This record gives sequence, structure tokens and C-alpha cells, in this order.
Amino acid sequence: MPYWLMKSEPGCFSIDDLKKCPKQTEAWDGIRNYQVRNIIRDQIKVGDKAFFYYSNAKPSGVAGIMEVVSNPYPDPTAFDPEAKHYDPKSTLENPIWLLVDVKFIKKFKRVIPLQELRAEPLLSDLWILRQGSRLSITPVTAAEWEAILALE
DNA sequence: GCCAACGTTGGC
DNA sequence: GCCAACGTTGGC
Repeated sequence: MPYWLMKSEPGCFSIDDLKKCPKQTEAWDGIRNYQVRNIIRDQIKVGDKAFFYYSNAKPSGVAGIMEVVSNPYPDPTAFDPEAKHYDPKSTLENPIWLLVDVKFIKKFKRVIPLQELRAEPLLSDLWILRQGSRLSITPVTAAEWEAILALE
């Protein structure tokens, strides 16, 4: 089973916000990067688990776990001129941007800080720790998944 | 708020 | 298609 790490700024959308959503499920919208779009289109499947990662936060780090509960479908915010991530290039006939729905599974007792991820030898190859890594969804191996769970 | 590392845009 | 300018991300 594949695992993922999905970034959000908690001031924008936190794991508590996700928990409060109807059915504790929300559309993970706003992705406007082709590499991430391709991951959503080609790799992410219903039932996959993902870490909820806080970026630009105090502290930045892993806040909990969620599950992918939909297949990819067009991101409606791309069609909305009022939306922050409106993209006129994406049309109903030919949508560019995709998203999946995610469901709250668990909030960790604490945010596992980035500093501790960096310090863990088992996570030396974790995508998010690579220099300049800016993709908002990145893969996590089963071994890395277990290593992060062990840090909670 | 700084700034390095990226991605995107657009002139040519 | 090159690449400089610009915008964004995200740790610190």
C-alpha cells in the first residue's frame, strides 16, 4: 500500500479543520503544480494513507494521518474566478487541475517537528527532507511510514 | 521578514 | 528553445 505526505499551512487548513468537516472529509484542493497533479492522476488510489504535514508553522512537522477516499476529479476552484487559485486555462471541457477527497483518521498527540524527522537516520531519504523539496504531495515508503509513527 | 531554491512566464 | 525576470514556497 502506498503512503503519502501532504502539506498544508495550518493557518489555512489544519487537521482540526479537517476533523470538523462533514463526515470528517474534505476536498484537498488548490494544487497547481504539474508534478503533483500527475501524482494525483496516476498514483494516488482510494484507501491510501497520508500524513498531514504542517508547513510554514510553529513548529512545521507531521500532525496526523488521513485517508484518500475518492478517485481524482477536476478541482472546482480552478473554474471559479473568485477563487484564490482560479486558473482560466482549466476549463470544464478540458480540466487541468485535479484533486482527491481526504478523510480524517488520527491527530497525533503532538506535531512531530521537522527537526526530529531530520535527526532520524531511517528517514534520511524522506522526500520532504531533500533540499529544495517543494512538492505539496510526496511519496513515503512503508519503512518511512513506520519510522514516523514510532516518533509520535 | 529574509532569502535560497524552485517553477513559470514571455520576449526574442 | 533559450533564458532572464518574476512569483512562490517554506525553513529559519
